[in-house]
Amino acid sequence: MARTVDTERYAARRLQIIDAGLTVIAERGYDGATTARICRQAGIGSGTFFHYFATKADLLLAILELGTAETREKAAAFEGRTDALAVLLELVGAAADEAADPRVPGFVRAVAGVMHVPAVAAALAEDDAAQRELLLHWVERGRAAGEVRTDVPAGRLASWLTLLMDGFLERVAVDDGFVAADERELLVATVRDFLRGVGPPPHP
Amino acid sequence: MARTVDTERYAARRLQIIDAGLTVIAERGYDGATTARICRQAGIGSGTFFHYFATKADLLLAILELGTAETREKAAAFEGRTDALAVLLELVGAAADEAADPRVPGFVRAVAGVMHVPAVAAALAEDDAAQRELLLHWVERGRAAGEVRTDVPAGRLASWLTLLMDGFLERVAVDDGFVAADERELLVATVRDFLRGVGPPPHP
DNA sequence: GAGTTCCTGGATCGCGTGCTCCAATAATGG
DNA sequence: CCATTATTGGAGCACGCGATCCAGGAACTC
Repeated sequence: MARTVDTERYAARRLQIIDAGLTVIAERGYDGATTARICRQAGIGSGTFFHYFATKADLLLAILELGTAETREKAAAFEGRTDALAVLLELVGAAADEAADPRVPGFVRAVAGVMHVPAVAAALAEDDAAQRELLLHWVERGRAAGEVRTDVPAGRLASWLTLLMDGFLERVAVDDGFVAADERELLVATVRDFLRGVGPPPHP
Repeated sequence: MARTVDTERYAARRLQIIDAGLTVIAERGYDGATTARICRQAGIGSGTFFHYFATKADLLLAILELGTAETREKAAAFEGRTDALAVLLELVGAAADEAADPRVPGFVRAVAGVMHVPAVAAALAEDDAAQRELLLHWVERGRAAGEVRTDVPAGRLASWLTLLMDGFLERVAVDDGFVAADERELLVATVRDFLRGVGPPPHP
């Protein structure tokens, strides 16, 4: 026999390439991110790249799956909480914090540009589903506790929360005057008002 | 002398290609929209295409400029109105109606994917500026009339309106359960509440 | 240290793309 | 009806890309 597979080294290399891919894709777009550039960013040769990912598209999918996994972890971390509205506001706040990383908005729009590729659309749908499940869970609990409006179905409220978070991300990416850290508070306040509903003031 | 340039025919042909480009780009993304496919969609040969647009990128820019021009027309149509809040809500409602055209959200995300190309970024910035100017104008008038909250600067309110409209567009594109026509009313109501501000109810 | 397998980089290939070129055609003026 | 020029289609070109291939080195077992 001879050397065994060093899974730790392997995983580290893989993450290194993923990180390089995220960086380059975020700043050049998916098609602008040539494998050559990703390799240069990662400090590797193209042979190495295709040893870890059969295809450039596979790298993108790996990045997306990583994101989905993080969402699932986040969901697990909130298990056992009972203050639904507070949880929802923390989730929204966390999204605002993520938007502060300059790579995130760039990557998101890059991915949007290749949505028509079926595999990417599927991965993104899974990501969306994970996030949606998380939001929906707490929206429903919030409704049960009387903290969240009931004039709009829970599913639609979850969609609207995503709308606000995605819109926030987009604004950060495009609008120079729109700084994530400065707008975070207004986002949380707006979401709170939206979830409470406004017609009649909730707690007079 | 011989035949003169038929500007009408020329403009029509040009619009035909623009329309084909919009369709194909919306459904395939920018890089997925090969010039060959655009030509097939328009029913022309590649020679004709490059007779009207020196470059594939030029077609994209022409589409974007058309959009900017439409925004300017819309702005002109509202001249003379005095009910600022109503104007703003009409603008938001119009954005929701546009989102119902299935090509619009697809095209928007396709463009997002090529934002890193300087010329595209510039054209999009101009588009953004036109929309922003329009919103800002009426936000300021609304504030002066006491219809719009004053605890947040007008510029930031304009950014937030864009956030809501863009987020809406994105949701329509991604979320199958999110139908533009069904959500329109909630969008308008949410924007109204957002513009009024909520802390203390405005008109008890 | 020998043997074996895994890992790595870079030269190289084939393909699809945006774009050019030119001959044929349509449209106009005299 | 002829001359002239705008307009058109499509064959073909050059290039850049993703992906392949392979030879040398590294890592590990015995």
